[in-house]
Amino acid sequence: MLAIGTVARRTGIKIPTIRFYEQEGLIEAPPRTESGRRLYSAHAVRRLSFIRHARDLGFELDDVRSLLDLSDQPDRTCADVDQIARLHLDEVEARIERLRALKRELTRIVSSCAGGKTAECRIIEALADHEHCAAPHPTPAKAVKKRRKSPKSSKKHRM
Amino acid sequence: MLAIGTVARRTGIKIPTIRFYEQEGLIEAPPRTESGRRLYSAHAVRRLSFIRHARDLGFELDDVRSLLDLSDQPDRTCADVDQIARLHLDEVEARIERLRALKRELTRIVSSCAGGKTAECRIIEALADHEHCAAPHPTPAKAVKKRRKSPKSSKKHRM
DNA sequence: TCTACATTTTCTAGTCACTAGAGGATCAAG
DNA sequence: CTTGATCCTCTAGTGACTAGAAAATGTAGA
Repeated sequence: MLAIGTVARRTGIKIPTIRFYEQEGLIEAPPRTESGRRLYSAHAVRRLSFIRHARDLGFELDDVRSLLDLSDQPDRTCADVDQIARLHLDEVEARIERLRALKRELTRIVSSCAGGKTAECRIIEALADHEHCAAPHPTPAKAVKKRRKSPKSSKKHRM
Repeated sequence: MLAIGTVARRTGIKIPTIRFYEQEGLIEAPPRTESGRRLYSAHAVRRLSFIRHARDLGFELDDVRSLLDLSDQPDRTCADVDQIARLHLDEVEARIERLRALKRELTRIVSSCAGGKTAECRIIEALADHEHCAAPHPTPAKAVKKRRKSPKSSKKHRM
């Protein structure tokens, strides 16, 4: 049985996040020592790794929940799992496509900079004027996802 | 001078979001009618369109703020603007790359399903075991960004 | 054994960029 | 004059964490 810090190191999930997952019911509340510290079994660690991996792959917590439920009932057909993954794959493909359109426009914008003053800066013009877009990029709802920013230090982002 | 609803329709930014931008200092507080309703000038509408477009392109509000500051001081060199856009382009390219790795792995996972029971489901196995990854996909910090979910109806997502 | 430091506990509140809803005032059209 | 659209302010909620406080506990070295 491992302490939470060890589990965190082993799974790459931060300590508060592990507690958060417990609170959200993604993992069971683990047994405790006499003094109240959490103790994790190898099984719990595997479950956490599963969650981590699924999250890395872009599954939302709700998706992860479904996946975990499915794997808890080993007589369900694999088709459900497959469907979740497949849906997700479609989303990923769509996202790649949108990002590529975005990249095209950004490239166009960046390369239009001639090193002058902002008064005649093409980037600002291009941003001010949606009409000039080469590619019809994402409509309101499907615009570019923003990253999370750490308060100090550098940005990290998941995509 | 236009009412907020008209501006919303014209820029594609929702009314509460316009007010939010005002509160965040991205746009000046507009003049009001006697009864307190906001009235926007053509200039304000252009500024909002600028914000909208930059947001669509994935710039964070802080980036947008810098861009706006820059465009407000027309004697600054264009280089600052270019740098922001260029940095952003780098991020977009990195994101595309990560998404492609992700797609490879998802494809592998999906295609491994043979229609059996979850007990022998490869998807779950694949998710449980990070080691089996074909491509070394994103490390903790740069995992896949999750989408925003509308409360009812379907997921929308910006990326 | 003492001390120092690391680790853990619970709790609350903050992040980003909005979005939703309540409850009320004001406006334009019929 | 009434109806319904639009607007106002305010608070609270979203997802998936992350940060910090204050206190208890564990462990390693002197």
